Amino acid sequence: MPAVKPDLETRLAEDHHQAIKLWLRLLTCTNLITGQIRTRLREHFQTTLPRFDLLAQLERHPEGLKMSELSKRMMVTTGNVTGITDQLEAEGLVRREPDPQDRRACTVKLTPRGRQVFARMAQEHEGWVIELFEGLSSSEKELMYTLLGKLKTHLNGKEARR
Amino acid sequence: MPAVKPDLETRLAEDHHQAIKLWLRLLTCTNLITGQIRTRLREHFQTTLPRFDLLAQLERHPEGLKMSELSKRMMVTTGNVTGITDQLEAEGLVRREPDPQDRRACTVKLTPRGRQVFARMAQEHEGWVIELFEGLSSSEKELMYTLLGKLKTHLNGKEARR
DNA sequence: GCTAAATATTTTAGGCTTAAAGCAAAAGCG
DNA sequence: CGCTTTTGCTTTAAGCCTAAAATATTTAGC
Repeated sequence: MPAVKPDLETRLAEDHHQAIKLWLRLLTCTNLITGQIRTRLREHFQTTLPRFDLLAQLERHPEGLKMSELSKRMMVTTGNVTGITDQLEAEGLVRREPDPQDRRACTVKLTPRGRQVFARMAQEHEGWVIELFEGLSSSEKELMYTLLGKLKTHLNGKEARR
Repeated sequence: MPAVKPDLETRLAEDHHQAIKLWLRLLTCTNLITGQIRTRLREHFQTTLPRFDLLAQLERHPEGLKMSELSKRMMVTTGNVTGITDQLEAEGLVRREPDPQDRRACTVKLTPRGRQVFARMAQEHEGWVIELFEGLSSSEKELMYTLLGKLKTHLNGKEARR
């Protein structure tokens, strides 16, 4: 029996299996969490995750954001942002303001009502997230945060290199 | 100045922030990875992630799966599974077989062609996942897998208790 | 200044996803 | 047995999402 080759092969095969297993578990956890949050947003506030996400971005940027900036931050296409913005604007939670420098662009801002509505949702939302991550201790969360940071850096590098 | 209260408050506030930050990063990583895989599946095989996922489930269960089992494993509604199965069946990759015990139910199986097509895709897919997780060492992947396992257990407990 | 390329957004077509309603068959129960 | 409830699947309506094409405007190069 060859002494080296089997080990190497086994190592590789395990590595493969390892990445796949990790990926499936990562996806499962994300799905479980988004599922919970989606359900609660619907039941408590009759809204959806993407709508909430858009409002959250604007809350963090009181000066407003361009559609393209929203698209980048939300990691969805600009076409998608158009649709969600249309709805939130119709509901009176955000407003498109024309850009004086560039007539193609517009800045999206929270309306006072939007800010108010979001504040109520955000508070509950934060509680949900804390609760959903209670399975991990503070140091475990910290550790996971670090590991994901490393992964994210790698993924972004890959993205950039395309 | 009170000595205890501020610390407690600070600790709490940090805990909150910590869970939220972790959640956002988890979501970002998942989105980056699914985005890559979705794009590559489309470009290389003119297919989509859910179609691939359904075939993968069947590959792991050569005896076939009920629609409801597929739904559970894929973490989507049964209505959704109906639509994806319709397409794959039309493409000749899977087949619905009537259940002799229960006339409401059916068992979905890979066709020989489906198995063949999936095998080709699965090999490349595995390479992509390995590549996307190369940012982490083997022990880091192991660690993350463990942490996610703990999180998953917590989340499933929460689910069950509803 | 004119034209070409780039940019910001919207529109379109098609697929995914959900929640909820519908339908048929099976299971439980009096 | 007959009735109700549950189960397995499909259908429907509405929203999310993408890729690609279209539109309008700005920027760059000549």
